Amino acid sequence: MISKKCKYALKALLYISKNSGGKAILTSSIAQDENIPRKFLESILRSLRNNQILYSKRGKEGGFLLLRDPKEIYIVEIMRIMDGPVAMLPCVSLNYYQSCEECDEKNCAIKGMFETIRDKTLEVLGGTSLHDLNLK
Amino acid sequence: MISKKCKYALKALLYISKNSGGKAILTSSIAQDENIPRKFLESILRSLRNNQILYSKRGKEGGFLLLRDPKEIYIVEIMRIMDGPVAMLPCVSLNYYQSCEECDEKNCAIKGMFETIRDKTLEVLGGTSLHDLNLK
DNA sequence: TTAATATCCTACTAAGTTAGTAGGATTTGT
DNA sequence: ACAAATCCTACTAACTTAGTAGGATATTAA
Repeated sequence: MISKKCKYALKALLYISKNSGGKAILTSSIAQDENIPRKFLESILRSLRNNQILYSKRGKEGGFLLLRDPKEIYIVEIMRIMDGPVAMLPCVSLNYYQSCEECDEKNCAIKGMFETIRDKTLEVLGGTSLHDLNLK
Repeated sequence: MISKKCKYALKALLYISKNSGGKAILTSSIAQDENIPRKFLESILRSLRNNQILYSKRGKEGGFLLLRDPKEIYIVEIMRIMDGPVAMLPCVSLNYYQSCEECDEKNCAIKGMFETIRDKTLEVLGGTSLHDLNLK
């Protein structure tokens, strides 16, 4: 399961991508239209800005803008920022690898299966951009 | 990420499948050989018994046995028992469906992608049995 | 220059989940 | 009767999730 935070992040980015057209988008518009608690959304957008997904402008006429073309923002990147690893086992994660202390990784019976799942999942998440999802 | 409980369950079942040969397997043997806390493992095995994966025998000469042929115990079943849904969104789960109150499911931009991931994941988890994993 | 409007930042919290532990009750074979 | 095993209930510490509260700071327009 992905967290609500992650789901909100995806919805917010899709909203910005769809409604921006060069203009900065307000947290409050997203919160209202997408049914996301405003203060919670604020911290999510700030975190996306800290991770070079969004640009933000303070004060009147402020708001948020995508830093890149929606065709070049892939879902996997957002999910890693919000929720961390995509893999189902720490020892199989590409970006958040951690060893399994209690087992012998060389002879692990389940590792291969979870690598397969990781790869298939990454194919989808890494092959889908904000632009792709907004076409639907 | 799957829980440690789930990982322990898989390791324990593979152990039983590999070492049983008709004999009941002790919790303490599994705990020792697979490096799993014994009391924790106890509750895991009991839960697998409650879900018709294992048969248990109490008292001296007791232990645990698989209720079915390892070729017919698929990983997905174990994962659902231990961790619940396989899907990454509640509204996309086949066995643990829950609606997303805050969004309009008919026009959800992200749902399709997560259905695709669910299907690819289920192909692997539903197509791999204990027997398959013990061959590796 | 001031008022309005946004984001930014820190701290806090309630509820739920995870990963166990503790202590004994019950059953079974010898 | 005794030893050895599972069974059962209750508890706990630490962590994560999903927020809320309250104000500081920056920007723009009048």
